[in-house]
Amino acid sequence: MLARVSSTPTFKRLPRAVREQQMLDAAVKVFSRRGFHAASMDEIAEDAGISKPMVYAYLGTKEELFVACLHREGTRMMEAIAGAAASDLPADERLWRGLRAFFGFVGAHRDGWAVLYRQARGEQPFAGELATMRGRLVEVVAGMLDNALRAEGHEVGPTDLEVVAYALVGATESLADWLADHPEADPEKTATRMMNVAWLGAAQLLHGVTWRPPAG
Amino acid sequence: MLARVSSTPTFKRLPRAVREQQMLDAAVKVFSRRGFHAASMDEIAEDAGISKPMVYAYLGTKEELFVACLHREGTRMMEAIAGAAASDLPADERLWRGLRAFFGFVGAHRDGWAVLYRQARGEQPFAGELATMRGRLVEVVAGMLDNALRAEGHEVGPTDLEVVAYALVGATESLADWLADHPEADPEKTATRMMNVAWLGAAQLLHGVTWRPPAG
DNA sequence: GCGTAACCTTACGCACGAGTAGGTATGCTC
DNA sequence: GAGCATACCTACTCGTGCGTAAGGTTACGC
Repeated sequence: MLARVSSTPTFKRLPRAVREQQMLDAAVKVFSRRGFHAASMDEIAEDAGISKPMVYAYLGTKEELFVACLHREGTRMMEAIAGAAASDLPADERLWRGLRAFFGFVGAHRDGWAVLYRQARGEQPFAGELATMRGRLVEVVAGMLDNALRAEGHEVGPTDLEVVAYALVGATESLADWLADHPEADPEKTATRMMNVAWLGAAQLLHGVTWRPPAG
Repeated sequence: MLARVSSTPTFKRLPRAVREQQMLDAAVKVFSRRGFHAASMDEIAEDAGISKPMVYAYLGTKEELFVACLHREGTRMMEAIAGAAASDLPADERLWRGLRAFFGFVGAHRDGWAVLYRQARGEQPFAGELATMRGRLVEVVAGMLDNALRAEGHEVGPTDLEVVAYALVGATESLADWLADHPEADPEKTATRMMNVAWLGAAQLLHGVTWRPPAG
């Protein structure tokens, strides 16, 4: 009972590259909705409009598939940020543009990206993958701070620098979570709020000082 | 072939309350090491020096067991923080004491608590549980800020307040992760760094202003 | 027009681990 | 010292879902 009697087969035959993107789209969607473990390869395959063995043939095991998702989304995000924050600007300007790009990205990929990011934290195999990406971000932020500090004639130990950058990145991720959970919220406004916290600090805020985005 | 021939049984018989704590200890350890899914009930039972059905009899299913862990550890942490930050102090003093208590707690429970906290983020069933706890923290921080602001004669919308508090909590959790990953790091010093970020902000830091813990 | 390679399918094997059935020992109460 | 409740065990069932074997079908080069 193996053979089908050639009813209406004519499934669209598509080149590998196209199918792979469809699969990744489906995978991101299902992973983010269900979580890594609750997501089934069958559902991903079905959602991609393809059968399971194709997924295995093209993207490999479930773990490899997840890593592929992580890579694609991560790269997209990094490019969005890097493209926005050119390095020959003053630090506050760079930070602001980077934040705006980041929250814009998250806002545009709410269900997909943010939740997928949340997934990767807990699961042992992917924590490292994610840590690497986060590490790159931390490095960038730390470098930015270091530049600005030197320009002001100050010096800070590398660990201090790293930790501060880490905290800033953590706060930003946290607000991204918040944004993903509040569909009515505005990414731009969220970026502004983050800028207030990061750049002025609570003490400044307490004295009524408020940072505003530059016109344009 | 069901019966054992009564060789040297004499397993210590212990009251329920004691066993439950042993089981929770083991569960926290295994969950944090392996992650929720990779952890097996068999390993937890073995680590607790008991057999699996006992775990089911006392603490219920795997999910219920995990929630029980979450509750115990969460309660302990909340108590540690609440005990340290009395409410009739100036805001900066309260914040500092709270942070110190928090990082002290994380430092003392590195492998156990921090990683367990990381687990709960991703998994659908527990995200809510954790969100509630985090919500309580955010509320406290927001209330603190609000108080201080009113004292200075300023007013801020509730959403702004919530978001700032959220960012602060996120930054703190992020540094807790960092602390958990750096066994050589000092919790006290980490708390100080967090205080710098939260209270002074990057802008202040750039002008060489540094917050220091009060003597004593 | 025909082979061959890439595309795509159905239908299954199989391990792993949550949860349970059913039985044994031990201490407490009267 | 009989009865009863509680502590505790070994040894299973069984669903779930990853990953695969084996075979069908379409496009494309020559």
